[in-house]
This record gives sequence, structure tokens and C-alpha cells, in this order.
Amino acid sequence: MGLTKADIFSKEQNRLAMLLKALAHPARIAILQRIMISNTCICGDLVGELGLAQATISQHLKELKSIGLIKGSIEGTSVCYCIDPDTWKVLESTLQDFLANYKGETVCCQ
Amino acid sequence: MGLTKADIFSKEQNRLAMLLKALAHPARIAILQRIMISNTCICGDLVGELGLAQATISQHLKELKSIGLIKGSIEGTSVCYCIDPDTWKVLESTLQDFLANYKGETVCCQ
DNA sequence: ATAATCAATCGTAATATTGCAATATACAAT
DNA sequence: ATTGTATATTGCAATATTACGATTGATTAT
Repeated sequence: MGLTKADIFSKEQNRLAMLLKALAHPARIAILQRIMISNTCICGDLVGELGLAQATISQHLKELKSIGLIKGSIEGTSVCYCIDPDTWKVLESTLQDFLANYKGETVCCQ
Repeated sequence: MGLTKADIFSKEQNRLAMLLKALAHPARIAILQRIMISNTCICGDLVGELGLAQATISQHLKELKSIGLIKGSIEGTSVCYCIDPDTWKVLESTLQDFLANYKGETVCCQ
């Protein structure tokens, strides 16, 4: 079908999956790294730096924005994007909780 | 196109994106949680617990297996899956490196 | 050997994603 | 008003994902 059966999973499982999906693309990884490192970001810079068309980058930015990972404000002619601290904290803690379930190597599957 | 331009990104960016993509589905989150908590896992159990068809779960397991997040060994009649410690460590450290780029709130986008 | 059980694979339908050209919108400078 | 400049949106083609019924191995029990 191609449509996830979201209703049979918990809210937390769906939320984490959606956040990870937003991260699960090299272009969006690169965009986020760029934003984090420069502590400020203008879309035009990315078009020059990544080898993607302006429309494509705008689309990736929109995706990151719609899940709440970044937020943007108009800065003169261009738009300034930066990490949304609140969602970022949720991401960090949800991921930490998820990873913490792993208790190290098991005896099975040796 | 629907095809990622993997060649214009770094190996690390592509690797992280692929790992996250493998995680970015509630069914696979649920499967991994189940494996981690029970410290052992048989596919049949999952078919009963999650509300998905056997073929679907088998497919998700294959995906997790192909990226190396889990590994399976035949255990009598059924197959026992567990976390692959090596890939899991890579995931944890890669994620940590990625998240560590965030230096906290910025002055822009107030 | 036959039947039963479990998991993998195949085939297919429905939907989602990725990427970009073309176009639209918004604002600044002339 | 017109021209740039910067970002967003639209529309589309190519490809990927999700889900499952049906079938196929592979192993165990009878």
C-alpha cells in the first residue's frame, strides 16, 4: 500500500519514526549540520554549497520546518533558518530513551 | 526522480541517513524495542503482537537485517533475531556526533 | 513419506518521496 | 513602475516504500 498503519502503534513510536524520517536524507542531514555549525543559515547559501537545485533545497527546508526541527524568520531579502530548540530537545530525549533500551550483547545469535 | 543524489554528499552523511531511514518506521521502531527488551526475538511472536501480516514483518526484519542493525540465527523451528552490537555502536556514536553539533539556542530567529 | 509449522520470497496495488523546470510571490533598489 | 534578487509553490516524471495474499522453501513431528 505504501501507507503506514499509524493507528496500531503508540504515539511515541509514531512520533519518533516521523522525526527520524525527517532526518533520514543526506541533504537534510547536510542542511542541519550547516545550520548547526554556522549558528545561522540562509537558504541561498545552501543552494551554492550543496549541489542541488533551489527548488529541491526549499522543499527539504519545508519538510524540516513542518516537523518543527527548524524554524525560519525573514531576514531582509532572504530567510534565516535555525534549529528549533524545543523540538530538538524532544528529539534528543526520545532518541536517548529509545537507545537506552539496548542492554548490550545477548547470549543468542552468537 | 525519487532517487537520492548520494554522490554529492559525504560518506558519513549518507551512512547516517541510511541508518535513520531504516529506523524511520513505527513498525521497525516497535520491532527493535521488542528485540531490545526481550533480549531475544522470534518473528512469529511479532506477528501476534503487532497487527501486521507475516509477510510485512518479515520484510521489515529483512530491511533491518540488510543495514546490519539486527542479525538472525536459526533457533529450532523459528529464527532468532537480535541487535547487532557493532552496527548499534556505529549508530550511537554517529548520532551522538551529529547531535553534538548543536550548540544551543542562537540569537537569530528569536 | 506426509503433514504441519514457520519464515522468506514473489507479485502486485496503493501511496510516498525525490528532484527539478517553470512559475509565482515577496521585497528591495533603481 | 520596473528590474533584480531570494525563496516558495506547482506540476510532473522517475523511483521507492508499505502492505499483504499467495507461494515457496526448510525443518519438525507423525
